Parts: sequence; structure tokens; C-alpha cells
Amino acid sequence: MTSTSDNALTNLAQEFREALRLGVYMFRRLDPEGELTAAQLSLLSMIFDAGLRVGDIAKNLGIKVPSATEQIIKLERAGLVTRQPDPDDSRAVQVAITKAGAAAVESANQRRNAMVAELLQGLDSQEIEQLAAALPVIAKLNSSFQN
Amino acid sequence: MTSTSDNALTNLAQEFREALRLGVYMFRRLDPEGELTAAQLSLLSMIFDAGLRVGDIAKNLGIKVPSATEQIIKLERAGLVTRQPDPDDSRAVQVAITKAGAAAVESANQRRNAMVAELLQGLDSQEIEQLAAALPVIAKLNSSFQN
DNA sequence: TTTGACTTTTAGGTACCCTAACTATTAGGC
DNA sequence: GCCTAATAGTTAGGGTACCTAAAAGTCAAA
Repeated sequence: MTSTSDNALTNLAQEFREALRLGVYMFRRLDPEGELTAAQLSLLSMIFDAGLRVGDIAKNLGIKVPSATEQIIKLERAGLVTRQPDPDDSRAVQVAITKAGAAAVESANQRRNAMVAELLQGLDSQEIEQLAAALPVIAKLNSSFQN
Repeated sequence: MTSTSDNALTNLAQEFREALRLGVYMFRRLDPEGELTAAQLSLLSMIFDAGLRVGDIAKNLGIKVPSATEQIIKLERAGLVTRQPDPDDSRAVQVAITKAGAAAVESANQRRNAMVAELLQGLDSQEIEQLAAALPVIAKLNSSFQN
């Protein structure tokens, strides 16, 4: 009989979903005047250190390949990434960040982090600790939800 | 000198944003075959117990009134909500859930909660506690980010 | 060397959000 | 009792970011 713990887990699931739902809105509203949208920043951050192929980007973002292509083309037009055929596989395309792209990422991250950090100042030290302790758990959940 | 704690807060902000970013994708993929989209479920859940006016719904969802109107009209066409003029204020519109709407919410919540609960089973008891402790904190952050 | 599997792009849609402008109703000052 | 200002919602038009289906090019293996 695990019905009690099952139920507790379901309640937690409900709360988690609710927190996530609101988080979606918060995430979207962070720095809406900024030079990069949330989706663009996510993509650029991913290739910040090393270039990736379109398929890898799509996979890491959790979106389909055509959606990734679309974003990448927009970023290329804005001069923030380059697209070059993969020397080892001519079917594939290597996407790399440009200097302008890297600068945009850093500036956007700075602005958004400052906004969130300001929100965090409304928390007391215990809440800060609770949040910090849970972030790795959430990251684990996110990574365990593949497909 | 608060530069050290400022920096810690900024790091936490970065981690939090990252968790949220991944959470957005997870949230989007929950039960994509379901009868209700995530946005529809959020709206219907909100009026599950008692009807609300369009403006209240928009406010609670964190979206603008025209966006709420649009969703509500779609739900009305699907037979999941009703729209009736507020007897106390003829400008206002009361949105209430129908039986079909309530049934759809319960079924959708059940499916989604089950999916998340299954993910939660991959956590140990300490991680469960850490997550549970942080959810109210995240809710507080979400609600403190208005506009 | 042909066939089937991959990688990406193109084409056409959909969901969900926005601002600006409009209609209808209410409420307050005179 | 009016006129005006504020409020509630809808309509119109637009944008972002996702999707599926299908096409085009390349690879790899029988």
C-alpha cells in the first residue's frame, strides 16, 4: 500500500506544476525591452563556448529541428551566429556564435540576472537557502524528462 | 560592502533562471496529446471553484485582458465555459466553468500530475523535501514579479 | 551502386501573447 | 439630471515561437 505516499507525491506534483506555470510567465517577462528574446538567449547561451550542429541545438532546447533552424536563421541575419557546413559531414551545419552574439549574451544575462537578483532580495536568508537547495533537484527533474 | 553577497545573489539568479528555462520546456511537453493545452488548463483551473470576471482572469494569469478574452471565447466555443453579464455591473462579464469544462480539468490534471509524479519518483526523500520546501519560495518570487 | 538512413531546409499552420482603438456602462462633480 | 472621466470588455491587426509534412542533399552499407 503506497497510496498515502502516492497521494503526497501527486500533491507535490500539482504544486510543482503550478510553480512552473507561473514561472513561465515570469521568465517570459524578464527584460522584455532587451535586445534578445528569452528563446534567443537560450539558444545563444548554448553555443557560447562551442559551436553545435542544428540537430544538437534542437535536442538541447527540447524543440524540433525546423524550429531550431528558424531561430538560427534569424540570429544569423542579426549577425549573432554563423552557419557553416560541418567539414566531417556535409549534411550537417555548424552553428557558432559571433563576437556580437557573445556580447549580446553577456549583456542580456547581466540585465536579467540583475532583475532576478533584485527579486531575490525580497527573500530572507532561510528562503534563499531553500531555493538554492532545490535548484539542483529541479535541474535533475528537467534532465530526467526527455521526450 | 555587500559585493560578496550581491555576487552570490547574482549567481543564484543565474541558476534560478537556468532552472526556469528548462522548466519552461518541460512544462510545455507535459501531456501534449491531451485535450487541453497548458494555457487552457490554467484558465479553467482558476475558475473551477467559482466564476471570475475577464479582468480578474487576465490578472491572475499574468496576461492582458484581450489575450484572456481570446482564450475565453475559444473555451466558450468548445463548450467548456459560459459567459454571462455580471448582474451588478453590466460592463463586466462573469466566466464560469461548465460540467464538460470541469470534467476536462479533472482529467487533464490527473494525467499531468501522474506524469510529474512519476518524475518525482526518481528523487530520494531528501530531494523531495528540498523541492517541497522551495515551492512556496518560488511561488513568492512569482507573485512578487508583477509587471 | 543503389537503397535506406540521416541532416537540414522549406512551406504552411497553430497557439498564445501583445498594443491600439472602439463600444458600452458606471460613477462623480457640478 | 447631465457631462465627463474612468472602467470593462471586445475587435482588429501583428509578432514570436512552436509544430507537421515534405523536399533536397549527403552518407553508409549491402
